[in-house]
Amino acid sequence: MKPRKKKRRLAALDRSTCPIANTLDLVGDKWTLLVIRDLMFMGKRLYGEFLLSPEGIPSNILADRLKRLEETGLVSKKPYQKNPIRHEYRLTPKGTDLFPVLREMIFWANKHIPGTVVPPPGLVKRKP
Amino acid sequence: MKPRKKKRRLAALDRSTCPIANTLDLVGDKWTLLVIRDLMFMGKRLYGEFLLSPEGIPSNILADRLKRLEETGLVSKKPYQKNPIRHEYRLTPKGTDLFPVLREMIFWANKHIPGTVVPPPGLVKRKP
DNA sequence: CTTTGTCACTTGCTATTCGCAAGTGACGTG
DNA sequence: CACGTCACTTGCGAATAGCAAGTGACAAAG
Repeated sequence: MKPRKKKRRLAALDRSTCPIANTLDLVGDKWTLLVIRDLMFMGKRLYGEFLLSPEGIPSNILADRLKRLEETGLVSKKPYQKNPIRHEYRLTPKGTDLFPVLREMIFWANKHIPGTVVPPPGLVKRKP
Repeated sequence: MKPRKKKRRLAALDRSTCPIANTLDLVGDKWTLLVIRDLMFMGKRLYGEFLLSPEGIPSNILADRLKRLEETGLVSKKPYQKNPIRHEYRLTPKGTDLFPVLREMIFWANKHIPGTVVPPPGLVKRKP
Protein backbone atom coordinates (compact mmCIF):
# COMPACT_ATOMS: atom_id res chain seq x y z
CA MET A 1 0.00 0.00 0.00
CA LYS A 2 1.33 3.32 -0.97
CA PRO A 3 0.90 5.66 2.00
CA ARG A 4 -1.42 8.41 0.92
CA LYS A 5 0.59 11.54 0.80
CA LYS A 6 -0.71 14.43 2.78
CA LYS A 7 -2.40 16.91 0.53
CA ARG A 8 -1.27 20.42 1.25
CA ARG A 9 -2.25 22.70 -1.58
CA LEU A 10 -1.11 26.25 -2.13
CA ALA A 11 -2.49 27.23 1.21
CA ALA A 12 -3.72 25.01 3.92
CA LEU A 13 -7.27 26.08 4.44
CA ASP A 14 -8.59 27.23 7.80
CA ARG A 15 -5.36 28.63 9.05
CA SER A 16 -7.55 30.82 11.21
CA THR A 17 -10.89 32.60 11.25
CA CYS A 18 -9.25 35.85 10.19
CA PRO A 19 -10.88 37.25 7.06
CA ILE A 20 -7.55 38.40 5.69
CA ALA A 21 -5.95 35.01 6.19
CA ASN A 22 -8.91 33.33 4.55
CA THR A 23 -8.75 35.67 1.58
CA LEU A 24 -5.06 34.99 1.19
CA ASP A 25 -5.70 31.27 1.27
CA LEU A 26 -7.74 31.74 -1.90
CA VAL A 27 -5.90 34.45 -3.81
CA GLY A 28 -2.69 35.05 -1.88
CA ASP A 29 -0.02 34.16 -4.36
CA LYS A 30 1.91 35.75 -7.15
CA TRP A 31 -0.38 34.74 -10.04
CA THR A 32 -3.99 34.26 -8.99
CA LEU A 33 -4.90 37.93 -8.78
CA LEU A 34 -3.28 38.54 -12.15
CA VAL A 35 -5.63 36.03 -13.72
CA ILE A 36 -8.50 37.80 -12.01
CA ARG A 37 -7.17 41.13 -13.25
CA ASP A 38 -7.20 39.78 -16.81
CA LEU A 39 -10.76 38.63 -16.38
CA MET A 40 -11.91 41.79 -14.68
CA PHE A 41 -10.15 44.54 -16.58
CA MET A 42 -8.74 43.05 -19.75
CA GLY A 43 -11.78 41.16 -20.95
CA LYS A 44 -9.85 37.93 -21.30
CA ARG A 45 -11.78 34.68 -21.33
CA LEU A 46 -9.70 32.04 -23.10
CA TYR A 47 -6.77 30.03 -21.88
CA GLY A 48 -4.50 31.27 -24.62
CA GLU A 49 -5.31 34.89 -23.88
CA PHE A 50 -4.06 34.67 -20.32
CA LEU A 51 -0.77 33.28 -21.57
CA LEU A 52 -0.19 36.45 -23.58
CA SER A 53 -0.20 38.82 -20.61
CA PRO A 54 3.07 40.65 -20.15
CA GLU A 55 4.03 38.88 -16.92
CA GLY A 56 4.27 35.59 -18.79
CA ILE A 57 2.51 33.11 -16.56
CA PRO A 58 3.74 29.55 -17.22
CA SER A 59 1.09 27.36 -18.80
CA ASN A 60 1.06 24.75 -16.06
CA ILE A 61 0.64 27.41 -13.40
CA LEU A 62 -2.19 28.95 -15.35
CA ALA A 63 -3.98 25.61 -15.65
CA ASP A 64 -3.56 25.05 -11.95
CA ARG A 65 -4.82 28.49 -10.96
CA LEU A 66 -7.84 28.29 -13.24
CA LYS A 67 -8.70 24.95 -11.74
CA ARG A 68 -8.36 26.26 -8.23
CA LEU A 69 -10.36 29.36 -9.01
CA GLU A 70 -13.11 27.18 -10.38
CA GLU A 71 -13.02 24.90 -7.35
CA THR A 72 -13.27 27.85 -5.00
CA GLY A 73 -16.14 29.41 -6.93
CA LEU A 74 -14.41 32.56 -8.11
CA VAL A 75 -14.47 31.60 -11.75
CA SER A 76 -16.85 29.56 -13.88
CA LYS A 77 -15.90 27.56 -16.95
CA LYS A 78 -18.30 26.70 -19.69
CA PRO A 79 -18.26 25.72 -23.36
CA TYR A 80 -19.04 28.49 -25.78
CA GLN A 81 -18.63 26.53 -29.01
CA LYS A 82 -18.11 23.03 -30.31
CA ASN A 83 -16.02 21.72 -33.20
CA PRO A 84 -13.64 22.06 -31.67
CA ILE A 85 -15.06 22.36 -28.21
CA ARG A 86 -13.78 25.46 -26.49
CA HIS A 87 -14.39 26.74 -23.02
CA GLU A 88 -14.44 30.23 -21.67
CA TYR A 89 -13.67 31.40 -18.17
CA ARG A 90 -15.66 34.09 -16.46
CA LEU A 91 -15.76 35.65 -13.05
CA THR A 92 -18.62 34.64 -10.82
CA PRO A 93 -20.25 37.31 -8.63
CA LYS A 94 -17.95 36.14 -5.86
CA GLY A 95 -15.05 36.84 -8.18
CA THR A 96 -16.22 40.23 -9.40
CA ASP A 97 -16.70 41.27 -5.80
CA LEU A 98 -12.92 41.32 -5.53
CA PHE A 99 -13.00 44.50 -7.57
CA PRO A 100 -12.49 46.83 -4.59
CA VAL A 101 -9.45 44.87 -3.49
CA LEU A 102 -7.82 45.22 -6.89
CA ARG A 103 -8.87 48.85 -7.15
CA GLU A 104 -7.14 49.68 -3.88
CA MET A 105 -4.03 47.83 -4.97
CA ILE A 106 -3.99 49.97 -8.10
CA PHE A 107 -4.35 53.18 -6.09
CA TRP A 108 -1.64 52.08 -3.72
CA ALA A 109 0.81 51.13 -6.45
CA ASN A 110 0.17 54.31 -8.39
CA LYS A 111 0.98 56.27 -5.27
CA HIS A 112 3.99 54.34 -4.04
CA ILE A 113 5.61 52.47 -6.89
CA PRO A 114 7.05 54.68 -9.59
CA GLY A 115 6.58 53.45 -13.12
CA THR A 116 3.28 51.70 -12.60
CA VAL A 117 0.72 52.48 -15.23
CA VAL A 118 -2.25 54.58 -14.19
CA PRO A 119 -5.36 53.00 -15.68
CA PRO A 120 -8.00 55.15 -17.38
CA PRO A 121 -10.29 56.53 -14.64
CA GLY A 122 -13.42 54.81 -15.91
CA LEU A 123 -11.83 51.45 -15.39
CA VAL A 124 -11.32 51.95 -11.69
CA LYS A 125 -14.18 54.17 -10.59
CA ARG A 126 -17.02 52.01 -9.39
CA LYS A 127 -18.42 48.65 -9.88
CA PRO A 128 -21.64 48.68 -11.87
CA MET B 1 34.37 28.12 -10.68
CA LYS B 2 31.00 27.79 -9.22
CA PRO B 3 28.58 29.51 -11.57
CA ARG B 4 26.88 32.32 -9.73
CA LYS B 5 23.39 31.23 -9.11
CA LYS B 6 20.68 33.46 -10.42
CA LYS B 7 19.09 35.37 -7.59
CA ARG B 8 15.37 35.24 -7.90
CA ARG B 9 13.70 36.30 -4.72
CA LEU B 10 10.09 35.76 -3.81
CA ALA B 11 9.02 37.67 -6.84
CA ALA B 12 11.12 38.82 -9.69
CA LEU B 13 10.67 42.54 -9.75
CA ASP B 14 9.50 44.41 -12.80
CA ARG B 15 7.39 41.64 -14.19
CA SER B 16 5.45 44.42 -15.87
CA THR B 17 4.30 48.01 -15.34
CA CYS B 18 0.93 46.81 -14.08
CA PRO B 19 0.18 48.27 -10.65
CA ILE B 20 -1.42 45.04 -9.49
CA ALA B 21 1.56 42.96 -10.55
CA ASN B 22 3.90 45.38 -8.83
CA THR B 23 1.88 45.26 -5.64
CA LEU B 24 1.90 41.49 -5.68
CA ASP B 25 5.65 41.49 -6.15
CA LEU B 26 5.88 43.18 -2.76
CA VAL B 27 3.08 41.62 -0.72
CA GLY B 28 1.70 38.81 -2.89
CA ASP B 29 2.34 35.76 -0.83
CA LYS B 30 0.73 33.83 1.95
CA TRP B 31 2.41 35.52 4.90
CA THR B 32 3.45 39.11 4.18
CA LEU B 33 0.01 40.65 4.49
CA LEU B 34 -0.56 38.77 7.73
CA VAL B 35 2.47 40.47 9.22
CA ILE B 36 1.10 43.77 8.00
CA ARG B 37 -2.28 42.90 9.51
CA ASP B 38 -0.60 42.27 12.87
CA LEU B 39 1.14 45.61 12.66
CA MET B 40 -1.92 47.48 11.47
CA PHE B 41 -4.75 45.99 13.50
CA MET B 42 -3.23 43.98 16.32
CA GLY B 43 -0.71 46.48 17.58
CA LYS B 44 2.14 44.03 17.36
CA ARG B 45 5.67 45.35 17.19
CA LEU B 46 8.04 42.67 18.42
CA TYR B 47 9.37 39.60 16.70
CA GLY B 48 8.00 37.28 19.32
CA GLU B 49 4.53 38.76 19.08
CA PHE B 50 4.17 37.92 15.42
CA LEU B 51 5.06 34.32 16.16
CA LEU B 52 2.04 34.07 18.46
CA SER B 53 -0.55 34.82 15.80
CA PRO B 54 -2.99 31.96 15.25
CA GLU B 55 -1.75 31.10 11.75
CA GLY B 56 1.60 30.09 13.20
CA ILE B 57 4.16 31.64 10.89
CA PRO B 58 7.49 29.77 11.03
CA SER B 59 10.26 31.81 12.59
CA ASN B 60 12.56 31.72 9.58
CA ILE B 61 9.77 32.88 7.30
CA LEU B 62 8.95 35.69 9.68
CA ALA B 63 12.56 36.84 9.77
CA ASP B 64 12.69 36.77 5.99
CA ARG B 65 9.46 38.70 5.55
CA LEU B 66 10.42 41.36 8.06
CA LYS B 67 13.71 41.82 6.27
CA ARG B 68 12.02 42.10 2.91
CA LEU B 69 9.41 44.51 4.26
CA GLU B 70 12.18 46.67 5.61
CA GLU B 71 14.08 46.54 2.35
CA THR B 72 11.01 47.57 0.40
CA GLY B 73 10.19 50.40 2.76
CA LEU B 74 6.92 49.11 4.14
CA VAL B 75 8.24 48.58 7.63
CA SER B 76 10.90 50.29 9.72
CA LYS B 77 12.96 48.68 12.44
CA LYS B 78 14.51 50.55 15.29
CA PRO B 79 15.83 49.93 18.78
CA TYR B 80 13.52 50.91 21.59
CA GLN B 81 15.67 49.81 24.51
CA LYS B 82 19.14 48.56 25.34
CA ASN B 83 20.30 45.99 27.87
CA PRO B 84 19.38 43.87 26.15
CA ILE B 85 19.01 45.70 22.90
CA ARG B 86 15.58 45.19 21.45
CA HIS B 87 14.09 46.37 18.22
CA GLU B 88 10.57 47.17 17.29
CA TYR B 89 8.93 47.01 13.89
CA ARG B 90 6.48 49.61 12.71
CA LEU B 91 4.65 50.37 9.52
CA THR B 92 5.93 53.27 7.49
CA PRO B 93 3.40 55.57 5.80
CA LYS B 94 3.85 53.45 2.69
CA GLY B 95 2.84 50.46 4.77
CA THR B 96 -0.10 52.04 6.50
CA ASP B 97 -1.40 53.11 3.12
CA LEU B 98 -2.18 49.47 2.47
CA PHE B 99 -5.07 49.85 4.88
CA PRO B 100 -7.74 50.11 2.17
CA VAL B 101 -6.50 46.92 0.54
CA LEU B 102 -6.80 44.99 3.77
CA ARG B 103 -10.12 46.61 4.58
CA GLU B 104 -11.60 45.46 1.27
CA MET B 105 -10.25 41.96 1.83
CA ILE B 106 -12.03 41.92 5.16
CA PHE B 107 -15.29 43.07 3.59
CA TRP B 108 -14.96 40.50 0.83
CA ALA B 109 -14.21 37.62 3.17
CA ASN B 110 -17.02 38.56 5.54
CA LYS B 111 -19.40 38.47 2.61
CA HIS B 112 -18.17 35.35 0.86
CA ILE B 113 -16.36 33.10 3.31
CA PRO B 114 -18.52 31.75 6.09
CA GLY B 115 -16.87 31.57 9.47
CA THR B 116 -14.61 34.58 9.07
CA VAL B 117 -14.64 36.90 12.01
CA VAL B 118 -16.26 40.28 11.55
CA PRO B 119 -14.02 42.88 13.16
CA PRO B 120 -15.50 45.62 15.35
CA PRO B 121 -16.68 48.41 13.04
CA GLY B 122 -14.32 51.02 14.41
CA LEU B 123 -11.37 48.95 13.37
CA VAL B 124 -12.28 48.99 9.71
CA LYS B 125 -13.98 52.29 9.20
CA ARG B 126 -11.41 54.81 8.07
CA LYS B 127 -7.78 55.48 8.31
CA PRO B 128 -6.98 58.31 10.73
C1' DC C 1 31.01 32.78 38.41
C1' DT C 2 28.56 28.99 36.67
C1' DT C 3 23.88 27.61 35.50
C1' DT C 4 19.51 28.42 33.74
C1' DG C 5 16.34 31.08 31.03
C1' DT C 6 14.60 34.24 27.47
C1' DC C 7 14.59 36.57 23.23
C1' DA C 8 15.56 37.08 18.51
C1' DC C 9 16.89 35.23 15.18
C1' DT C 10 19.81 31.46 12.04
C1' DT C 11 20.88 27.03 10.16
C1' DG C 12 20.07 22.23 8.45
C1' DC C 13 17.39 19.43 6.15
C1' DT C 14 13.52 17.49 3.68
C1' DA C 15 8.97 18.21 1.37
C1' DT C 16 6.62 20.94 -1.69
C1' DT C 17 6.05 24.18 -5.35
C1' DC C 18 7.74 26.80 -9.26
C1' DG C 19 8.67 27.31 -13.91
C1' DC C 20 11.03 26.21 -18.31
C1' DA C 21 10.58 23.15 -22.03
C1' DA C 22 8.78 19.46 -24.29
C1' DG C 23 4.94 16.35 -24.99
C1' DT C 24 -0.02 14.96 -25.82
C1' DG C 25 -4.52 14.61 -27.78
C1' DA C 26 -8.46 16.58 -30.08
C1' DC C 27 -9.77 18.73 -33.78
C1' DG C 28 -9.46 21.58 -38.65
C1' DT C 29 -7.33 22.63 -42.84
C1' DG C 30 -4.94 21.75 -47.16
C1' DC D 1 -2.96 11.89 -44.41
C1' DA D 2 0.53 15.45 -43.23
C1' DC D 3 0.64 19.66 -40.77
C1' DG D 4 -0.91 23.31 -37.66
C1' DT D 5 -3.41 25.13 -33.63
C1' DC D 6 -5.28 25.13 -29.16
C1' DA D 7 -5.54 23.71 -24.52
C1' DC D 8 -3.67 21.73 -21.54
C1' DT D 9 0.06 17.82 -19.16
C1' DT D 10 4.26 16.00 -17.87
C1' DG D 11 9.26 15.85 -16.55
C1' DC D 12 12.54 17.55 -14.01
C1' DG D 13 15.99 20.74 -11.94
C1' DA D 14 15.89 24.76 -9.10
C1' DA D 15 13.84 27.62 -5.57
C1' DT D 16 10.96 28.10 -1.53
C1' DA D 17 8.45 26.46 2.59
C1' DG D 18 8.44 24.88 7.03
C1' DC D 19 9.79 21.92 10.96
C1' DA D 20 13.18 21.43 14.40
C1' DA D 21 17.31 22.37 16.46
C1' DG D 22 21.09 25.59 17.19
C1' DT D 23 23.34 30.17 18.31
C1' DG D 24 24.63 34.37 20.67
C1' DA D 25 23.53 38.15 23.68
C1' DC D 26 22.19 39.30 27.98
C1' DA D 27 19.78 38.79 32.84
C1' DA D 28 18.75 36.69 36.96
C1' DA D 29 19.42 32.88 40.15
C1' DG D 30 22.21 30.22 43.00
